[in-house]
Amino acid sequence: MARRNQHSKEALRELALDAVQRIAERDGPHIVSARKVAHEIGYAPGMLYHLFENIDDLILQANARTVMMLTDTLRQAIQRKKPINAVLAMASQYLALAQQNSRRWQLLFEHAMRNDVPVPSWYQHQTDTLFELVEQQLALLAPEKSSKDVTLAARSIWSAVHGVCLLAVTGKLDVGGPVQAPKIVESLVRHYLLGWTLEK
Amino acid sequence: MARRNQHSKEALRELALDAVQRIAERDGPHIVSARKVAHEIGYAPGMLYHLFENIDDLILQANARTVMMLTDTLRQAIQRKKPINAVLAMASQYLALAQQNSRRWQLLFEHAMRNDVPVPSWYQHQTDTLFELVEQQLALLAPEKSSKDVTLAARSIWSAVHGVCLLAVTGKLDVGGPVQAPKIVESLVRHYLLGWTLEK
DNA sequence: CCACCCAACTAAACAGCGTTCAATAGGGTA
DNA sequence: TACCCTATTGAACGCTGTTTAGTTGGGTGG
Repeated sequence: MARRNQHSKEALRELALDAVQRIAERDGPHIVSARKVAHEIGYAPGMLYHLFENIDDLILQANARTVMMLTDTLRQAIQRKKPINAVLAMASQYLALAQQNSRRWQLLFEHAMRNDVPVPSWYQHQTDTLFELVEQQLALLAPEKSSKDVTLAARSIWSAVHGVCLLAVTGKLDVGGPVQAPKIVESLVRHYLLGWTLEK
Repeated sequence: MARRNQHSKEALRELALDAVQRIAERDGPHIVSARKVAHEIGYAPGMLYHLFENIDDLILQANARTVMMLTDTLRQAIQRKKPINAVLAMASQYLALAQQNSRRWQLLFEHAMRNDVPVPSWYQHQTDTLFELVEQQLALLAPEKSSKDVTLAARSIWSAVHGVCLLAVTGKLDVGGPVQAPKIVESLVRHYLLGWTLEK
């Protein structure tokens, strides 16, 4: 068989990205493979290589969707809140999303580049947006701080929250039960910001 | 060939674990495979399955060594310091080690269980020790806090520092150059502890 | 000293992986 | 109707983890 042309190139791409996320959620993130994805959408594995550079590219683009979903959610979490509460809401939303779709997040967190080329810039760019959302709130919270300080603080908070989400999603935080992850996030953000605003 | 008996079972195990770390450092963590490890020590791949349950077990035991090295280093970092400085020293030592042996740390951070059985308890136990080291210092720092509060704070700090190390080692923090990772760690610990000790 | 035994180890096989590419099939056009 | 051109396939290559039957050779009993 050839030239079915049932789907446009773009529709096919969407189909494949849907399949990646569906397989990850259904069978676990480490089950995702070019062959499984192709089978899931009823094509031969080779076809995928006309749509994506390689398996890293495929998974990365699927992960980009997850990041976009996160960005959208965080934007909504901010709405009309005071800076401290906005940052708290963003952090706890990050954790909530990661816990709700944990396998999708595992795909995001645990995917290590096989073709050891560095993370592409368009992806980096997308994650930078997340930093910026935090920076905006911090700038509102402490207008007297330099933009350098704000950048550093945003990166600190973000890395920290990311660390909690990672450990939570991969089950490495469950010593007192999985319930306390939200408490850790809140403790982290609240105390850091308290210390940060009181400084000097 | 069979029954060379050049090495005892225990010596062979050490040989294999050495090989894992050597290959990871030399060729990159994603190069490590049962076949490569076996070849590195001059045996057939099947032999490894008399020493280890599977490839996860092998890599996990190699990673356990990395964690032990970390634990030892952190213990030394504490010596005769005041609590705040002890925690700061531990955190920056964590980052320093991770950056120095980045590939070995990538093996630790990025290894996702293929046989999706949960992380074994002996491993969990070993990482718990790290939490305890932080808890001890926090208890000294704020004797009035409940042990519940101390546990929560230790977990917060540890997850946060872990998050920074992870992003630093995997190159996802390099927007203003890799130099600023230590600054982020210090900012994190210092401001969190300031906020935490001032609370209530 | 020899023969036997059993454990240590290997070689080969299986299934699955990412990736490439010659071959093909079938819709669109002349 | 016939041709073309491209979307798609199927098979191949070399890699992976893992299992297993089979072989080898050191240690021990006779």
